[in-house]
Amino acid sequence: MNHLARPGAIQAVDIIVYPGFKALEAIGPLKVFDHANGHLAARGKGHGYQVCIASARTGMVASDTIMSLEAAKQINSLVLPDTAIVVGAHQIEAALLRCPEIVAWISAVKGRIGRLAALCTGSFFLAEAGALDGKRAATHSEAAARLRDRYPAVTVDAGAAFVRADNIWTCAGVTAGIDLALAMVEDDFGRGLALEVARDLGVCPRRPGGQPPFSITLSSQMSSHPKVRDLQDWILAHLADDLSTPMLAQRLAMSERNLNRVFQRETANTPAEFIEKARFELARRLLEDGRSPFKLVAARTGFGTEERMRRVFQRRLGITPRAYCERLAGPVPASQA
DNA sequence: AAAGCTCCCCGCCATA
DNA sequence: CTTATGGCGGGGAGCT
Repeated sequence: MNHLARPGAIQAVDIIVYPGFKALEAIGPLKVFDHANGHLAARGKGHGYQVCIASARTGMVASDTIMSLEAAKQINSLVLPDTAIVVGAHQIEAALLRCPEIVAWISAVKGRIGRLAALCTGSFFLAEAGALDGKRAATHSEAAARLRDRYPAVTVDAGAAFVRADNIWTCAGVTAGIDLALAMVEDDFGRGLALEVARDLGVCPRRPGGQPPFSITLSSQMSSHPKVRDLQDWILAHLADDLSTPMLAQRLAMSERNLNRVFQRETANTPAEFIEKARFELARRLLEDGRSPFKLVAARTGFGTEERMRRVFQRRLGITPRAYCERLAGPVPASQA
């Protein structure tokens, strides 16, 4: 799910533009990464993101308003960034025709790139390149129907603010694009940094109601369906408890079979996936914030044992909890060694 | 370390 | 007819 292999390392991010791109969309994520770099520098950790404006050709690229951006980099399937973000445009179908190089590039790199994201109608580029086949995706609400009609293999979620499907991220609009970038920062450098950046920019990531502020990614996966939403809230408030599917089904007074179906339709997660993500995010946060012993973190998150927690970190991040702490917050105290 | 076990999930079909 | 739900059995991942 998370692509992340090297937390704390430099992340190369290419923001891909083309004539007529939406300036406002491009700038939001760009500033998110800027601010993240600022905070990291202040912490003495150097720059975290190396952001490039990229296009089919280098040089000035006109946006949808009076400003232009200079593409310093030409897209190139040999030198890949860790993350590529394709910006949207108003006349997206026309843009597709005008920029076959971008489609070809996505097509060539979609399986090899760490994170591939599209803002708003930028999702048409991903879809055209086949990167969204069989996957869920979000796009601008006015364009959702067109995306669905044009690419039947894509599961278009018209209600979602942003969607993560494996290494492919898509989002609905400008603010969702900022949330998407914040979620990337959260993945790479932790929730604390993401929230600092959100505060800088004066944006407030959506949160599950009533709960302490939770992961930005998780917030994007809250359903609007009342029963499912209640269940999600309840799960988040009871992570440390035993959360078996039969019990959850009983809470909603429906069969286990139906819970699976409804939950997935509403959240694009199986119940167990959602629970694991929630536990994982909470564990990350506890590990980042305090100096709780791993054993306590394992208990409070509901993983139960350090061993189980370790395996989840291994699977989702490719590193152990200890390595995660070390890379984010410096050495772990000897008491946990 | 390996084998068995448990739990989650899903395809398929029945039912309302 | 379509749509929502439930039951059954199997496959597979992860746990002990």
